[in-house]
Amino acid sequence: MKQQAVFKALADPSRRRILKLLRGGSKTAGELAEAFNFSAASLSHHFAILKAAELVRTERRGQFIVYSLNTSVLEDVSSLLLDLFGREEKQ
Amino acid sequence: MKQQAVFKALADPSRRRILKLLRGGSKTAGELAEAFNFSAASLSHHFAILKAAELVRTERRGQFIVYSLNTSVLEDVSSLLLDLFGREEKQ
DNA sequence: TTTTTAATTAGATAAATGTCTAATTATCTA
DNA sequence: TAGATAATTAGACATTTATCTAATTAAAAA
Repeated sequence: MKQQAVFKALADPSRRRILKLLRGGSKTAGELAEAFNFSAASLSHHFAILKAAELVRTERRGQFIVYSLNTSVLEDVSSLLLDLFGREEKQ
Repeated sequence: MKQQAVFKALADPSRRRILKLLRGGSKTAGELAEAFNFSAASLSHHFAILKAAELVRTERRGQFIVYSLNTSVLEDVSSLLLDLFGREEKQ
């Protein structure tokens, strides 16, 4: 996991909102776009950042691209946080 | 807790490094500065951001200002993450 | 095959961020 | 009180980031 990519990705409120929207289940780029006033291009930009951080997975379904949460990263991020705040015993 | 402030604060690698340095115990601004090549002013800037996010506490001890980890935020951040990645049942 | 729809990529630009030096504030010491 | 040390704040500047429009890619439909 790319630590910096993950933290950068989470730093933007729009991207966190995208993640929240995906909690309810997979959604196409267009469905996600409905929740925002941005252009599709701007949303794509955010998608790319979330994907680079491996926070979301994508799957093409015909003309649609379906986004879904990569929940396995939750564990990774959790240990990142423990690494930041935990006692120093490890490392 | 200010969610945006916390995520912004964690987005910078230098600030994460500061947090890591503080795991070993409280340190003065000067002691922390030794670990970086930045000017004291730049470090102060980072300290201010970490403080605004309540990730660190400060205490003046004479001419020194001592920084320490505010570990209670770990719990807050954890629930933020659950909020982002968890199932939608809550809210 | 041509046209339409979904989405991304490219390129430009304004706003935010990280760094610097200089000036200021706060405390200690002689 | 005056000078020295620790740290922060102010202001400037370069880099990064988020947004936009326009162009491109990919698949579906006519």
